[in-house]
Amino acid sequence: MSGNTIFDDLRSRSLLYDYTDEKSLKDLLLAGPVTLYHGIDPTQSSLHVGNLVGVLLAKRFQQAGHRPLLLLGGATGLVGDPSGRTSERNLLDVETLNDNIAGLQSQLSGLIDFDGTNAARLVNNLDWTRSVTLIDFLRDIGKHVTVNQMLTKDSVRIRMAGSHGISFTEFTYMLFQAFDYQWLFKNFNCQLQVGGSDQWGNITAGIDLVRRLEGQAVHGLTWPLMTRADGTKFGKTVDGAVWLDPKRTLPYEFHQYFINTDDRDVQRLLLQLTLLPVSEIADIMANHSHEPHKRSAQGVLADEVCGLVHGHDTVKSVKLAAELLFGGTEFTGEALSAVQGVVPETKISSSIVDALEPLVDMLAFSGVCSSKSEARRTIQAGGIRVNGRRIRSADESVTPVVSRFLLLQRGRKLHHLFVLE
RNA sequence: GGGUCGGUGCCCGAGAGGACAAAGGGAGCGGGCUGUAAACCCGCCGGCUUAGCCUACGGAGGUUCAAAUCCUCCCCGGCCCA
Repeated sequence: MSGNTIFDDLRSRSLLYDYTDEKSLKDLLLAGPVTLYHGIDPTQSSLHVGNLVGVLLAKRFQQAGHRPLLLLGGATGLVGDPSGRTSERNLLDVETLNDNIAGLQSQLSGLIDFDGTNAARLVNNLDWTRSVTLIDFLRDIGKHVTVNQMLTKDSVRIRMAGSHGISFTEFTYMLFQAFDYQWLFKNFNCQLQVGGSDQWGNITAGIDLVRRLEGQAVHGLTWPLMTRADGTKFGKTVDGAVWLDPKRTLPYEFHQYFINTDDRDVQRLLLQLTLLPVSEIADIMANHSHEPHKRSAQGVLADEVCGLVHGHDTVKSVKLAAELLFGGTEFTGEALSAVQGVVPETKISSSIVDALEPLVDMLAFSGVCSSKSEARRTIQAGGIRVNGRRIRSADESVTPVVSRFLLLQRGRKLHHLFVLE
């Protein structure tokens, strides 16, 4: 893929927001493999779907023949990036930070190619900032940046205007990131930094620093913030973020999150979160708009994203489970075993089942209902099904165990599987 | 520091001695319709050993047969004055 095509591909996917001079950036990408970097905030031990745009963008560049550096900001985590935030961050301790970095690292290795000719590479800015002394920093970096300039950045201005202010630590953050860029330029000839649109200020700070210190013009590119048509935050559910870690967000829930994508968002998400060619997405959308009720576009989106993250075998079992939970497939032991591992489950010995016999107990015990009172009410309202059979009375016992499985359903979307052993 | 108004369930907000687990709205949950949607309609919406009981109206005491409602002290917030 030529430099033109990657750039234009990003444009046709609405993945371009701000970028440095288009012509020279395109020329650079055409001239040969370019080393670029993308920083990821290590404030958590797992990526969430919001991080996916950036990681996939790095992958797109890699597939186009360029070399991505993924920066896990160890130093960032210790200092705190004020961008996109209205209040001061809590600082992480080193131990948490290292756990986080380890977790992120293993997830990234599943998504991006770390071998081959243009292998991606993980870097940690703690490695090169740790030994820099305050004097070094003030002389070598601070001297080249004016506070006047720093004050014009949105990330700072917004916090200056707010009631909580901004600490000197966070104020200084952009110099850290600028320093990263300069260091990566010097040591890896990194000439492009990519990030979400809230990173633009930090990116340009780095570009300026490289120009001053190295006399070289390097580049920056940002993508637009992810939004949702219904106004809620992308990647968030009422239960919190949608994580890539299957222990935090079950693959089934992950898949469902995308199945439930609003029609108004589905095309953009296909473009931005999958690696499908733009032309193919056009076909998918054409097909979708003929029969929107079948939501074929959502199906493709969910399969693709879930496949990238969890692998295609997982997608298969997740879809089997969804068929059972929504499709009215018969509740055979075989079908139920497909549900195992993709919805929340409790392993339980049959003696405990006997002890918990009344349905209300099981509902409360499993967390399907938050209290026994709520369980009773929900049963009353006809909201509970056991192995597919709607329960009308709280006194009903839960005898119909199919092979070793007992599936509780609340409403259409909440499930809990008891596995007897 | 003085004065004053206020603090009610997840949120907003009524209630001013018994009829109060506390109006109304929002959020949430369940059902119906639908596209595992939106909109709309219906029901639910503190807990439990559920025809009953327990816990709750900022906190601690008190008055009363009975207190979210009255009294005392304390804590917190708004506004006005210094």
